[in-house]
Amino acid sequence: MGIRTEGSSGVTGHDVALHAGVSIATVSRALSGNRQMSDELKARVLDSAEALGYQVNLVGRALRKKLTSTFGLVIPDLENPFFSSLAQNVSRSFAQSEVDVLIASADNDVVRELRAVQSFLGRQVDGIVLIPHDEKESRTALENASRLVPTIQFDRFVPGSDVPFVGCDNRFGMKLVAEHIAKHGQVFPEKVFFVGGGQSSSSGRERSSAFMEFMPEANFRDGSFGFSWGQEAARQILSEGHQKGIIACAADVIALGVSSMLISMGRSVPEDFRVIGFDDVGVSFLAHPTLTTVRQPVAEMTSAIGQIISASQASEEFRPLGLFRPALVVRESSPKP
Amino acid sequence: MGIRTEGSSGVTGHDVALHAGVSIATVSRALSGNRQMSDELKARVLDSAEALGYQVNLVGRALRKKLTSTFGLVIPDLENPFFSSLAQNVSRSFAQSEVDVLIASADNDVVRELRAVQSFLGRQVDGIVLIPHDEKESRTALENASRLVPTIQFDRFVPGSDVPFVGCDNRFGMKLVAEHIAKHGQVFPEKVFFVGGGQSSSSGRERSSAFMEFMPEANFRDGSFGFSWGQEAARQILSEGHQKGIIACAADVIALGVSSMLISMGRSVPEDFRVIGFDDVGVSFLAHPTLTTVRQPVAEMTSAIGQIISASQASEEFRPLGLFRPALVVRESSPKP
DNA sequence: TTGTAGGCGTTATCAT
DNA sequence: ATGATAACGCCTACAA
Repeated sequence: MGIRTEGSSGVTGHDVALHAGVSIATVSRALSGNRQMSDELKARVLDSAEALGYQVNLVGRALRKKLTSTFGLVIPDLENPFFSSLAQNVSRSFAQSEVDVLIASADNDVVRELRAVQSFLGRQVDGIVLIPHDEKESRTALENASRLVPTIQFDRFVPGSDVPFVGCDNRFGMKLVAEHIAKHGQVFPEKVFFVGGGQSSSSGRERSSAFMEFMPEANFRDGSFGFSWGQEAARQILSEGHQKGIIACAADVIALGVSSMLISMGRSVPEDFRVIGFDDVGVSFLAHPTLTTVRQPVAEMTSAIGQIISASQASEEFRPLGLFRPALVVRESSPKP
Repeated sequence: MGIRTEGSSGVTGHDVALHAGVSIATVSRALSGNRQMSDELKARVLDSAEALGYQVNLVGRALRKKLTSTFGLVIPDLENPFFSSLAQNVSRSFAQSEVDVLIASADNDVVRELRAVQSFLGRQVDGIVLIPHDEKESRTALENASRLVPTIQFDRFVPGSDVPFVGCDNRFGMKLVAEHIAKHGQVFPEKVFFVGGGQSSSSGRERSSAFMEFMPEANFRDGSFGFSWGQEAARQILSEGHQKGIIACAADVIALGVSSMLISMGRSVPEDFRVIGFDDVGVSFLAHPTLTTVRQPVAEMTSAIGQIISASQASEEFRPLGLFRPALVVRESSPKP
C-alpha cells in the first residue's frame, strides 16, 4: 500500500485515446456525450474506457469547467439527531440527481464552521447549504459563502442577511404549543415552564420569544440545545419545589433530557409534569413516555432545498420562499386534555 | 445572485502577482511558505492576497500535486446515532490537522455507497474510510477504493479483504455480556433471548455468532439494526407468552426499541425483562431505564484512524492493527445481580 | 532570492 | 465528424 500515489484511476483520457486509436478530444466527447459523433467510434471509445478502467478525473474537469456538480452541507452538530437526520434527508433528496452532496461537521465551533465553508469554496462546490451555528458568529462564514456561490441558510439564519432561508415557522409552532397548553388550563393550574435553547441561534431565539409572547406568564429559563441542559433544567425546577406543571422545551433533545431527569427523580410524566418538545426527532416516539412535540416538515424543507439548488444549477433565479409550517404531534408526554 | 459563476474567489495567483508586482511563482511560495524568501517580499505578497481576497483554488492545486489533504468518510446511515457519532468523532480528531474530512451518507444503499466512493476517488481524496454497509455487496466499493487510495474499513469489514480494519472486538464484547448474564442465573431462570442485527454486516454476524457461542441455549431471533426491529422483536417475545427473561441485543438501537415496546405493553424493565445493548450510543444513558450496554472505545478507534491516515500521508507503511476492546457499562436496564 | 515555463487532466474552440 | 490545441489555476524544476 506504499508506492501508489496516483490520484484517480491513473488511466487518463489520453490513455483511452491511445487504446482506441482516436484523439483525446473524441474521448472527451464520447464520455460526456453532449456532442454529435458516429456511433461506431463512440462504442469503440467506451469499450476502451471500460477495458482500461478509465474514470474521469473530476479535478481536471472542475478546473476546466469551473463547475463540480457538487454542493456542500455544513452541519453544526452531527450528534444532534435532528441535524443528522436533516443531513441524511438532504443527501437522500439528491440521490436521483447528478449532484453530489458533501457533508462537513462544524462540531459546534464557528472556527471549524468557517473552515468547512472555505474548504468547500476552495473545492469549487457549486453551492453551499449552511445551518448557521451562531446567529452572530456565523455571519463571516455565511457571507464568504454567499459572495462566491449560491448559498442557502437552512433551519437557522443570520438576521439581516439576504441569503435565502429555508426553515420552519418557529413562531407558528410555538403558537400550537401554547394553544395545546391553554387547553390544559383547568387540569394543570400550577405552572407553565419554558426551557429554552439559548439566544445565540435564530431557532433558539425565535422559539423563546414566540413562546413568551403567547404565554408571558410562563416560568422561563434558558440554556442550550442538548440533553444535559434539559436534565439540568428539570433538576432546577424540582429543586425550586414545584410539584406539578407543564414544561415546554425549545427542542426535543432538551425535552428528552427534562423527561429523563424527572423520571429519574421519581416524578411521573405526564401525571406530575407534562413535557413538550420541538422538532420531532426520530427517537422521540420511542422515549418513555413518547414525546408530544412539534414536527418540522423535513421532507418539504429538503425538497425546497433541492429545488433551489437545481434552479441555481440551471442559473435561474433563486426562489426566496422557504418558511414552512410545522404541526403539533400529540403523544403521551402531554396528551389531549 | 444570478450572474456569478466563478468557482473560487475569482482572484487567482496571477492577480495577486500583478498586484504585488512579483511573479506568480513568488506568490505560490509566499503562500505555501515552504521555501526560503525575503521577508519583505513575502509580506508584500501576503498583503496583496489579503487585499484582493485571494483564496487558493484547491482544484488547481489538487490537479498539480495529485494530493488534496482530504479524505472521505462513507457512513452507511446517518440516522443511526452510533454512526453519526462516529462521523462527528472522526471529523473532530482531524480538527487540529491540515486534513479535511468529507462525509457522505450511503443511506443504507450499496449503490449510493459505491457512488460516494467513486465521487471521492474522482475528487482525488488522499484516502477513504469506509464503514461497509453490507458484508458482500460492499466489496466492490471497498476494492475500488483500496485499489487507488489508502483505505480503511471502519467498524465493519468485508471478510477476506486485506484492507486494514479498525473496529471493536465484538466477540469479546459479547463475552462480557454473557458473563454478566450468567451471574443472573438464579435470579432470572426463565429465558435468555438474543435479538440480532442481521447477518449481512460483519458486526451483525460477529455479535450473533459470538453470543450464540457463549450462550448456545439462548432463544435467538434476527432482524436489522434499527429501533423498529427491536420493537417488533419485543412484541414477538411477549406474544410467545414469555413473562420474564433477559434480552441481549446486537445494538443499542435495537435494545432501545425492545425496551420501548416492553414498557408500552405494560412490562417492567428490569423487573420483568432485563435488556442489554451494544455500542453505548449517546442517548442510551437517558433512556428509561438507562441502558446496560457494551461501550465501544470510540476515542481510541478514531484516534487509530487518525494515525493510519497520518502515516499514509507521510507515505509510511500502514499499521494494520486495529481491534479494540470494548467494556461493559452496567446501568439500570440490567443491573448487577 | 526570484523569474520562466511546462504540465497535471479535462473540455471547448477552432480548424480540417 | 474528427483532430489539434489552448486554456483552467497551481506548483516546481530549472534558469538567471
